[in-house]
Amino acid sequence: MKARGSARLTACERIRATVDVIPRGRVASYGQVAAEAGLVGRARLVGRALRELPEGSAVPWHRVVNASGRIAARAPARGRASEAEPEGLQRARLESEGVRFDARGRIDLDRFGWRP
DNA sequence: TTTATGACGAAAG
DNA sequence: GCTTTCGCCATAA
Repeated sequence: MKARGSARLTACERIRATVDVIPRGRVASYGQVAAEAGLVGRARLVGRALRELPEGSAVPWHRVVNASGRIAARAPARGRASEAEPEGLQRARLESEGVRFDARGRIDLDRFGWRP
């Protein structure tokens, strides 16, 4: 076993496990997930971890939003206008779970924010 | 094996 | 509300 067996999982691995624990109908901010994953101060790691996740992953990445309660701008403005995962998709998924959006597309973290 | 780059959100003013 | 800054990690060669 390598030293990286179990006591040294990559940050992305912990983030994946944490996001997978987010209950349905609730959303967590990147900082929230990072804090639960033991990576306080590395919220950006969560964003990168989600980017590395495969499409068929069972991780509810759509439940992760930024601290403003807005949809996590994944990579729609990266230059790929033909992206298969527009922001609308994430919003549709959250609405399907019962999460309500503000008229501007914002979520009330005070109401739907994940509280561990 | 090492080095270098890229890339992401949060916070503050 | 908007913009800029900071530092960290993983990947690739």
